[in-house]
Amino acid sequence: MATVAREAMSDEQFTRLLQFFQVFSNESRLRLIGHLANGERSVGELAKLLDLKEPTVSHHLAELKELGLVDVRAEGNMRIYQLNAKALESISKDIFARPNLAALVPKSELNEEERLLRAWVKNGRIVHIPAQEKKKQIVIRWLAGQIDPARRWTEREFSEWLGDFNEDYATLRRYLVDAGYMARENGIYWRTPENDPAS
Amino acid sequence: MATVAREAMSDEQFTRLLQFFQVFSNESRLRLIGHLANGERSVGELAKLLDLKEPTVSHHLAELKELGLVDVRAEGNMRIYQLNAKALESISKDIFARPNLAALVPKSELNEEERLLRAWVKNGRIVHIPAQEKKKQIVIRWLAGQIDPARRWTEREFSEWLGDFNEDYATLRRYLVDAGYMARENGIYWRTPENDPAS
DNA sequence: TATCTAATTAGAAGTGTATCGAAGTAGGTA
DNA sequence: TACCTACTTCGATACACTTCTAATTAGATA
Repeated sequence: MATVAREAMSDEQFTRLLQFFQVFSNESRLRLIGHLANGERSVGELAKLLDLKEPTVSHHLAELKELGLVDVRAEGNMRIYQLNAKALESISKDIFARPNLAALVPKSELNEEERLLRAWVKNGRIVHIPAQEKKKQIVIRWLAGQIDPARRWTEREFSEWLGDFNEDYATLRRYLVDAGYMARENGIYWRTPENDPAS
Repeated sequence: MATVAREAMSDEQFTRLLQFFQVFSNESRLRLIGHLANGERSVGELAKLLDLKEPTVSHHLAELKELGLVDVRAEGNMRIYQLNAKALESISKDIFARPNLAALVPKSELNEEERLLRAWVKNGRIVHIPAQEKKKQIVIRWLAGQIDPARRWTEREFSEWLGDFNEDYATLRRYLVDAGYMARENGIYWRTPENDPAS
C-alpha cells in the first residue's frame, strides 16, 4: 500500500466498485453466494438452506442478477440459479489483484498537492526527486507518511527500505532527517511522532 | 471459481469478512479510504475533502479504527489518521487472493451432498472418481455445474479443460455425455441447457 | 485562569433496506 | 378447463445506518 495515485478511478468505476461491495455486505447475500458456490440451486432450495422466505431470496437473487453475478435457467417451473464464474473471477482479479486504494479518489477530488505528487511518484516509487525546495518538501512529506511510526530501524534496514522508493536512498534519508521527520540515536532510526515541521 | 469447498469458513472468519465488506460498502467511507491512501490526513481536512461535517467523518474513522484499518496519532490537538498498510495488505491478500466463495458456507450449513462431495473434490480437482453409481452421479452433477452453458468446445478443448479436474478426462467426458449433461454434434460439445436428468 | 481550536460523544431526524404476507404469473398436470 | 407448484412482484413494516446539531472533552495560547 505504499503507493500513490496512479490513475484516478472514473466515477463509473467507482460506482461499480461500490455496488460490488454493497452486494457482498449483506449477511444473507453473502451466505447465498456461498451456497451457490457449491453448485446450482433453485429458489426454494436456497430459501430452505438460508431459512428465509422465497420472496426474500428471490429479491436477493434479482440484485445479484442485476450485477451479472448469477445466471438463471428454467427447469420446469423452477428457476435454477448458478454463480457466474467468469464475472466473479474478473471482479476479484481486476479489482483486488492491485488494490490501489489511492485510485479510489475521483479525479476531481485530488487536491493540488496530490496532483503534483503524481508527477514524481509513480507506482509507489519516486521516479524523480525534484530540485525545487517546495516541491521536494511535498515528496518528502509524502514519503514520511509511508513510514510506520512504530518501527525502529538500523541504518542498513532503513536504507534498504528507502531503496524501494529510489536508488538514491542516501539522499532520501538525509532529507528525511533534515526535515525532522526521522530521528536517530545510537544508530537506530525512527519516525518522529509529533511536531511535524511540514504542517 | 471452478472449485468446491475446501475448508468451510469459521463463523468468526465469516463475520470478519462481512464486517470488511460492510465497511467498504458505504460511499463516504470508500472515498475516505481513497483519500487516506494518498497520505495521512486530519479529521478536519477529510471533512473538507468529503464535504461532510466533522462528527460524521469522526464516526466513520472510528469504524475503520475498530477494524484496525487506520491508525491515529495526535499532533497538537489534531488527530492525524493514516491507513494501516499492513492490515489492508493482509486483507486483500488473504481474502481475495484465493476467493474461495464456497468456503463462505458455515460448516453447519453444508448439506449431505456437499459434505460427501468434499471427500472426492479437493482444491477444485477431482481426486478420485467414486465407483459407486450414486456417488459417481454426485460428482458428475457437480462437474456439470462448473461448465459454462454458453460455451462451445471442440473435443480437444473440452478434454483439455476436463484434464484440470482429473487426468482421466476421457472417463469424465463419457460420464457427462452419458448422463445427458453434455451434447455433441459435428465434433462440437456444449452443456445441455435444460432437462437436467439428475434432478 | 479564560479562551480558542479540533475532535469526540450524545441524541435526534431522515433515509434506506431486509424481510415478510398477499396477490399475481406461468408451467405442469389432471 | 381447473388446480397445483414454484417463483416473482407489490406493498407494508421494522430495523439499521448515515448524517446532522448541540454539548462535551482536551490541547494550545494568552
